[in-house]
Amino acid sequence: MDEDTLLTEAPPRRSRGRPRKTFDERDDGNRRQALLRAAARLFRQNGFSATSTRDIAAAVGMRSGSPFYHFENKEALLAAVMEEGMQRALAHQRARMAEAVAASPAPLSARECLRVLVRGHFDNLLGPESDHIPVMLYEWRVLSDEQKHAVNQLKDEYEAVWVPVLQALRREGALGGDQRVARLMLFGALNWTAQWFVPGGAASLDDLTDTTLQLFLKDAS
Amino acid sequence: MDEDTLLTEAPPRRSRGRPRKTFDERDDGNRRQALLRAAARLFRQNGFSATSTRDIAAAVGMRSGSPFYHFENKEALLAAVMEEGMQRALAHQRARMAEAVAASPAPLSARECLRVLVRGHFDNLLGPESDHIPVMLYEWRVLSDEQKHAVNQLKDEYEAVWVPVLQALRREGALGGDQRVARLMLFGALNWTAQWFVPGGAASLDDLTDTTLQLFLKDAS
DNA sequence: CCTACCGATCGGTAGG
DNA sequence: CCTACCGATCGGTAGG
Repeated sequence: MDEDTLLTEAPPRRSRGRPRKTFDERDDGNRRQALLRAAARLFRQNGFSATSTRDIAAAVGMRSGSPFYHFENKEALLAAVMEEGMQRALAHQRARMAEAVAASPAPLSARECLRVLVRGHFDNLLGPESDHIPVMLYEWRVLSDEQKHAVNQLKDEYEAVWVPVLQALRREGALGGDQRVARLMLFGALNWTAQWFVPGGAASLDDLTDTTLQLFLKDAS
Repeated sequence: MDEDTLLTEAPPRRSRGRPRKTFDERDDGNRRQALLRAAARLFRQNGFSATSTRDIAAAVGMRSGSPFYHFENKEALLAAVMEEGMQRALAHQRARMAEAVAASPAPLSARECLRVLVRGHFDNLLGPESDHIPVMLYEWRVLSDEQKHAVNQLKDEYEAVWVPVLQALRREGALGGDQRVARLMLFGALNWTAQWFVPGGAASLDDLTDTTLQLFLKDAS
C-alpha cells in the first residue's frame, strides 16, 4: 500500500479532531465572547450547578482547562454572563427609547413610554441571543455579595427609567395598587414570560405587549 | 478512679454523637416526612444541583446513604417534594374556598372568588412551610417527562378553579387582555413574589392581596 | 490555549 | 437505617 496515495485520496478530514483555528479567531476577545454565549445558553438550559465547565469548553471547541485562561473560576463566568446581559439590555432600552422619541412629533405620553419599555423588555428577555437575562433572573443566588452589588447597579439603572413612567400613570389613575408592590408585580408578570413563552408560537412579542397594557392599564380598551 | 461514679456524675451527654432516636421516630413515615421537609428547604435555598443528598441526610441526622432507603434517587426525592407541595396547596385552596362560601350569605361574586384564590395562593407560596411550591416553580426542568406529567395533573387541577373566575371577570369587563396570556401574566405576578417577598417585612400577605386586586381589576377603588 | 493531572465531592450500593 | 465503599465527575492548576 502506498501510504502517500492513500492519504492523498482520502477525503479531507474536516471534522477529525479539534477544529482548526484560523488565525484571527485568536486574540481580540473572540473566544471570550464565544464562552460567554455558550455559558449563557447552557446555564439557562440546565442551570448553573448542572452545567460543567467542561460542557462549556466543549461547546466552543476548547479543552477542559481552557475556560480558566479567560475566567478566574466558574462563578466569575456566571457573573460575566449576567453583566454582559444587563449591559446589552440597558443599551437596547436606551436605543428603543431614543428611537421612539425621535419618531414622535409630540412628547411621548406615559402610556406610550410604557409601551416602548415593555416591548423592549420582551426583546431583552425573549428575543434572539437573550439567554443572559433569564440566567440573571434564575441564578441570582449563586453570586457573591460583591458580584450581586455590581449587577445590581445595572439593574437599578434599568429600573430607574421605569419608575417615573409608572408614577405618572399612577397619578393619571391608569395604574392601581401600592407603588412598589405594583412595580414588582408588573416585572413579575413580564419576567415570568421567560418560563412559558415559545418563540415562533401562537403569540408574538407585539401580542404580549398589547396584552400587558390592556391588563395593567385602567382604560386602555 | 471509680469509673462507675465518674459516669454517674458526668452530665447526661445529650448532644454527643448522633442524636438518640426514640422508638416512635421510626416507621410511620416520620423520617420520610423529615427528609421531604429538609429537602424542600435546601433545594429552595441552594438549588437542586447544588444540594447534595449528604446535606439533606445531615439535616435530619441521617448518614449519607440513608435517604436512598426512603427514595430511589435524588430526582425522586425532588419529585416527591413537588407532589407533596401541590397536594397541600390543593387542599388549602379547597379549604379556603369552602370556608368563604360557608361564611357568605349570598353566592360569592367573581371578584370575591378571586380575592380568596389570590390570598390562598400567597399562603401556598409564601406562608410557613411553603418551600415546596417555589422548588416546584424553579426546579421544574430537572423532572423527567413522566414526573412532569404527574405534577402537571395537580397543577391543572389547581388552575382549573381559577379559569371560570377569570372568565367571569373578563365578561364583566374587569379584566383585560387576551384570556390565556392574561392568566399567565397574573400567575407570573403572583409567583414572582417568591423572589422578593420577605415574611415579616413591610407588607403582609393581605397587603399583597389588596394590591393584586387593585392592580389587575378595572374598577376596584 | 493544550496536556496531564489532582484532590474533593458526589450519587448510589451491598450487606447487614 | 448504618458501615464501608466505589466509580464517575468536577473545578481547577502547573507547566509549557
